[in-house]
Amino acid sequence: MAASKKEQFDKEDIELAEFAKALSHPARVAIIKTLAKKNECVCGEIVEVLPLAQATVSQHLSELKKAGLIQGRVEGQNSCYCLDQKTFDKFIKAFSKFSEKIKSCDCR
Amino acid sequence: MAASKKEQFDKEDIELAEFAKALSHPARVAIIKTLAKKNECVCGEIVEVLPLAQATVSQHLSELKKAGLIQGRVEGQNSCYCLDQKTFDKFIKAFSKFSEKIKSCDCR
DNA sequence: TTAACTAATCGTATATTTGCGATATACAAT
DNA sequence: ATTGTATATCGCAAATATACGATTAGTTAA
Repeated sequence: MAASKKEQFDKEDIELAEFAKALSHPARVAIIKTLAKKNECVCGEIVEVLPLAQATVSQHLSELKKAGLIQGRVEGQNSCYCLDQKTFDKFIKAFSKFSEKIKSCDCR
Repeated sequence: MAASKKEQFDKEDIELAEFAKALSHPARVAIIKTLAKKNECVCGEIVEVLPLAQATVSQHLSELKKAGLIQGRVEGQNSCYCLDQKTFDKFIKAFSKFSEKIKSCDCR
């Protein structure tokens, strides 16, 4: 077994979980921070700052792209990445909605 | 191989990734929302609202506990869970620090 | 004490993720 | 045309996560 049951949950919960998953590896957090700092990076620059092989970084990049958090475009022989602000906004909104609920709860 | 390289990243990035990972399954998001709504739940109540077997829910609960996001105490023959506000505050702070960086970036 | 109940843990199957070398592709420079 | 460079993808191995039935341990009820 171990067939995923993820589809059986609330759409909202699935969405938040998917965003969270995109951030659930330090390499992906680091990639996003790097992009935020430089506004835009070619793949090679990202590979340089991470302790991972090129193939692995490429994989993390494509996961972030799949999640919609970054965009990539080809430029000559480079691949140029930047954040996708719009999706991030969605994520940030989803998360604050979630965290509002928590704040209003008074467990001791 | 595939030996984890997670330790080789920034402490801050690792921490945020770990929090994110705790939320990276819809069942865990749902558990937290349920606890936020009811303030406190016994395990059985949580099992009822999720489309998962008791053993699986117990596993998710222990992951959330490991991440510090919830607390559990035994009460008679029940296990009573509630959110851990303090850790959540840490998480929320870490995330807003992170998202500040993103907002200030102007990719088109 | 026995029976019923609650929840954690064990064992196991399967799925997914992580990581990398090797290769493929596409462009740039010579 | 050949060579070099950048990056994506393939194929694989190892690690981790997901899911659950069965069992265990503890608590309450009879």
